[in-house]
Amino acid sequence: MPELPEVETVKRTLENFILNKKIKDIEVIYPRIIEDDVEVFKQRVVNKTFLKIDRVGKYLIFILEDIAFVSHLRMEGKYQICTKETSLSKHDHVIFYLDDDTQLRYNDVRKFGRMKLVDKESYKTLKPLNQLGKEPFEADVNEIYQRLKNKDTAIKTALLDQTLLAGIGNIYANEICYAMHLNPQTKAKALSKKRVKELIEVSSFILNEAIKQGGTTIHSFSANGIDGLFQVQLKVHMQEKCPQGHDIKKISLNGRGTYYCPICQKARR
DNA sequence: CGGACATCCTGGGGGC
DNA sequence: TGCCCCCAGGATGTCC
Repeated sequence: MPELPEVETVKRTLENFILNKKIKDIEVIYPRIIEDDVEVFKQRVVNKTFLKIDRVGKYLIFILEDIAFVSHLRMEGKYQICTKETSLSKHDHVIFYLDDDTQLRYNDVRKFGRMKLVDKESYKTLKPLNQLGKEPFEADVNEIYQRLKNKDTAIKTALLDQTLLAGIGNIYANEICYAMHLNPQTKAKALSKKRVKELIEVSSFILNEAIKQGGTTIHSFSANGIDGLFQVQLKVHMQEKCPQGHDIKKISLNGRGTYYCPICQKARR
């Protein structure tokens, strides 16, 4: 599942391939990917040039001359640069035909990803981006502490709440808890301000390290699309043993697979 | 308002 | 070996 580091990697990779190219046409094979009326989306986007790509949390924002659209990859969304010779995948859902005869294809096995037109000037202050909390790099300790101290949920569940902190998904939530020696089931409100400060620092560090390594990919690698470059060394997520050699335990928290080491991650707070 | 849970989808894994 | 069933999972909507 692409999280902040993977989406950042996709952004940086796509910049090399699509900036300053004009969209000659769009083919929408699976319309539900587009949240707008498909004809309106096409009309606003065709004959426009990709000027810039932005990223907020796990969202990509493609900025054109007088419009922009946000794209969320959800579970398995990928972008791929193709030529007309590249055979169509059964999971290619949207094709942007560019003016240098390359194609930008959106591929998504689960069909969960979405695209939506947004205002080019004010997208950060409109839905859905205005719902997001700050990314860990910019998060304010006092603000996060104030929000967590009222939360009765598990800290790992709170880390997945994009309105609290933007960009963390299930993989990094598990890894962050491990790095904190924190049991993921610990109540969010049990964390001291000192631990919240540490939580933000650890989150920033882990996300930054993953960006440096090109993002993590669980399912498929870059051969199948731009979705991260290398496998980051995960310490608990989908692992059997922690780095100390202890057995990893898998539980479900709020319906999400949660991996932790019961020995290394006591309910310390 | 916060929290729990269903929904969307498909491939893959488990069970037989 | 093969088929059927079930289920994970990010964001959103609904319900209480």
